[in-house]
Amino acid sequence: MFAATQPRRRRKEARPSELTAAALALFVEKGFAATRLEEIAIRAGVSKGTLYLYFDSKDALFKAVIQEGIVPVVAEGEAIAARHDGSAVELLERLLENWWSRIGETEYAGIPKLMIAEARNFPDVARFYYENVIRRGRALIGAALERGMASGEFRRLEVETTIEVVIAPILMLLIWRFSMAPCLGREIEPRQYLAIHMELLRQGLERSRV
Amino acid sequence: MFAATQPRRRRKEARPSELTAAALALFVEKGFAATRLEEIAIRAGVSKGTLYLYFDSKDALFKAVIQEGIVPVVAEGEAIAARHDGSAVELLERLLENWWSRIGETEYAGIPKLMIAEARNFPDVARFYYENVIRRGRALIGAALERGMASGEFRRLEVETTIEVVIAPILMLLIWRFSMAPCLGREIEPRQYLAIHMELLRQGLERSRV
DNA sequence: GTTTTTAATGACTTTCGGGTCATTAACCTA
DNA sequence: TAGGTTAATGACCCGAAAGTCATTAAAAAC
Repeated sequence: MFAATQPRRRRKEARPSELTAAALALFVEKGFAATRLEEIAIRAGVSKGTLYLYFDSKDALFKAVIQEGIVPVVAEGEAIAARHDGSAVELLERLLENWWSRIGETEYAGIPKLMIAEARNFPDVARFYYENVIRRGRALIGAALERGMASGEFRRLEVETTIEVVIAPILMLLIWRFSMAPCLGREIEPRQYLAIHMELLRQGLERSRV
Repeated sequence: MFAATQPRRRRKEARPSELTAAALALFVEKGFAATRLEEIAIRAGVSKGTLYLYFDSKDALFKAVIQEGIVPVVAEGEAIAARHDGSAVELLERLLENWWSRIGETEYAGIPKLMIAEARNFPDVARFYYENVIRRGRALIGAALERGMASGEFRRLEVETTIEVVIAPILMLLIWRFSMAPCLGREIEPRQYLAIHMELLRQGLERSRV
């Protein structure tokens, strides 16, 4: 049996995103340094040479992966917050729901783990990601918290640090899924996890009834 | 000026732990694949050849780093839980305090980030770490939660998932410190972070006053 | 002080993978 | 359908880093 080599296809438009998608999957799984460019190329259905047609270097490919991963989901969250008129806890719920359906359930879900693992090898990319995603995401949560505190719905806590505590379980869910879970067969059930997180927050943030 | 080359020292006993300490620091900073063995050797004050006197391969060194990082801190937590006779929330506080002073403030603090980044390249080490640290840590938190629910101090929630939600911010604190923080100069203040986490938990877990 | 043992060294070998480029062939246009 | 353009290929180059080992010298033994 001879593996019939596929005829070449010229698909200039489709290649870059196919390559970054393949790269994202492999970087998340094995880490940047341990991923070979040829693996990425094969996964994207091209040769190594083709990869260099679209990206100058392995580093450039990494940067492209992160930049492409910055979908307008943050802007979407900002729009949700702007037109929201219910309670603060409802706003937090909506932001969480939106985040999950637009990030958690998509191919972008691996980016947080990748960014965390490689931040110190790509400090400029880390800063870019921080400025364009984390900072704006934090601001969204911060505004919701402050709204709740101002209206008397939430008790008063130091906001900046509370933001971190609120976001942490959301990130850990994705990190776990792309790191330990595949080694253990112990998936976390996301909907239940997020529901309990939200439930603890709802009551934990509530202004004490004295 | 000639750099006076230090005279050799024969220190058979001290070398292995000095080498694993150097390796841990560099693995956490740069990742396993991107760390050169010679860097580790230099940091430990020896030559590359000496490293191979004590470890068979780079992989073996990684395994040793993780295994050495499993200090008896879990057992300590188990002892604290066994002799605790106060409220469940006090138990959670004590466990958190012990964890922070015995892990969070020591050189071992980098291990969670390292393990998360490399789990899928070392699935057997990941399982070992899970069995010996994570599983026992989860069991500790789970027992505290169940004690609180049984006594009526906490409301009833699905325990297994609640454990994950409770642990997540504690892990994210360390992960952040060893990944994004060094790139941004945005350290999280640990004591305040842990205090707010505990405060949200205290009220979030409380049985509702109907 | 001399000999023996073995911890330590660093130059060397080898393998691996990032990056290059001359060649090939798919698609377009006239 | 012939000719031109350029997307795609994969053999090749080369530097870097894992791993080896003959040699050196620190400490121990006598």
